[in-house]
Amino acid sequence: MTTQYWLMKSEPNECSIDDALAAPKHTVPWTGVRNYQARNFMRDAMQVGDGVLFYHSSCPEPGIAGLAQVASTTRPDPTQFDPKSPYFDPASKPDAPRWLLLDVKATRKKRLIGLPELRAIPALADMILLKRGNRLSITPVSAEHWKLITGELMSR
DNA sequence: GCCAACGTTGGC
DNA sequence: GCCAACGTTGGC
Repeated sequence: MTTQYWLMKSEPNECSIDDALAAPKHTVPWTGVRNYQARNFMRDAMQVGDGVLFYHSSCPEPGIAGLAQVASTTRPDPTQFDPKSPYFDPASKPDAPRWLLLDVKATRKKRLIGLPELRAIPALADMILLKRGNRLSITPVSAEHWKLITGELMSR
């Protein structure tokens, strides 16, 4: 399969692009996905080497903060079994893990492309991120959108 | 802190 | 299988 592209949301007070770049091998386990659609993207579609737009959410300046790559296939997310974790899921059993994660390798921090800026670009109007009511933490990004964002927009 | 939008749960 | 109630997300 050819390279695909994704947008992954992270709360910067939990893991910002700087945090990811400071991690060993610039790589972090993407814990805390608790949505079946997002899980299924990781499990069924995402492949090592796929491009990732690293998005900061739930923060003063939400927007695309940098670039990353999918760096592993999926494995069970250990936080689902940890009663002390905010991501604990008492309904998930170790012999049938419900939630998965994969590794994400940060490659570059970029100037922040904020939500208002993204919304102002007509060619991006059909990005899933920008659709009304969207809450998905992992969304596919078309090759056209990837090219526009990582090329022209990021070099502005 | 508010609240719109959406996903999940559980009674029936 | 329906759907009301509830919980969560995430921008503002």
